[in-house]
Amino acid sequence: MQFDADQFRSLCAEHGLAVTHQRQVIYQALMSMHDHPNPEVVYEKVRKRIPSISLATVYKNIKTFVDSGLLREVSLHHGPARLETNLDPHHHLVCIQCKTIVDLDDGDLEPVRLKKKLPRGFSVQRYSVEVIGLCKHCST
Amino acid sequence: MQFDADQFRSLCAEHGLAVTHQRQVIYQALMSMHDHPNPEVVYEKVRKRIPSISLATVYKNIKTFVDSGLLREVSLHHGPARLETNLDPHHHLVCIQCKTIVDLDDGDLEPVRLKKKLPRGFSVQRYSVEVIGLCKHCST
DNA sequence: TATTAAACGATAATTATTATCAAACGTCAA
DNA sequence: TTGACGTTTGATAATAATTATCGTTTAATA
Repeated sequence: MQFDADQFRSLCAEHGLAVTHQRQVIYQALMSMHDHPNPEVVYEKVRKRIPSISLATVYKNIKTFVDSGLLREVSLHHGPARLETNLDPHHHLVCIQCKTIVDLDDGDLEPVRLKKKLPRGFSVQRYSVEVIGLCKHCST
Repeated sequence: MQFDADQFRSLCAEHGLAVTHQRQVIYQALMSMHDHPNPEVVYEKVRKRIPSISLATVYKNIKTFVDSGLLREVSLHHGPARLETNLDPHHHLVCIQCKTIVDLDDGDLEPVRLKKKLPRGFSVQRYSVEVIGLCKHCST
């Protein structure tokens, strides 16, 4: 407890963030959840320890943590749906900045190969590879 | 023109969809856009040919096309953000049904290897592989 | 401990999407 | 062709997810 609090204190110091009770409880909630929660679920969990916390505070701190690199969003594609008519197996090149998506032919990369067994009972439908980076336009 | 209309007619017949002017214009707009548009952008494009079309019609037809397999959403992760605290390079196992995400260690799969050069000026930051399928729970 | 900037809580606003429902349209059999 | 019936459309309300606003409270630090 004391130890974790101190750890969090120095994490915040490193990133120039004020140490608040809400912030610490949100961070600890996130660290304890290994199932990639959405903000609403984090809110519900945090509310058990701080019933009066505001949903906006949870959103704001998540944003702060992501901006500071303490936390990541699983995908660049949350938000509005993105559509495609290319039904052949293929992959994507994605720009972190402008979110532009460019197709990459399936044949343009070596097939994905697993070294380990997947969890029991999971039936694979397809693999999707994203090459993530900055496009020409955004890197200048 | 006549040819495309006939093609669309049989596509609809195959999938049990009524052939409407709106539906055809939306489909042709989508087929002509190779930049993975969102529904709003499709709406703007379609409005040039049918200024009176409703945004809801665009959404409904996109849904219909996706359900019929004529169209795909680029990612399973549109909608609410999903968060993770695992900052080490890793990949994901994703269930198409319940959207559960499970981490896959970077070492659990062979490194992604490109056979072809990427478009000029794109600087790769990382690769993200998604193993997409049905989890144990959802496949029963 | 006083000052100042950062964060909080309440809530309004915005964005993305789905639901509702009456009117118009497409399908198909007579 | 026409008429009955189910589907689709358009207008708009409702919902979900997120961000903005702003007055109050709290943390940092001098």
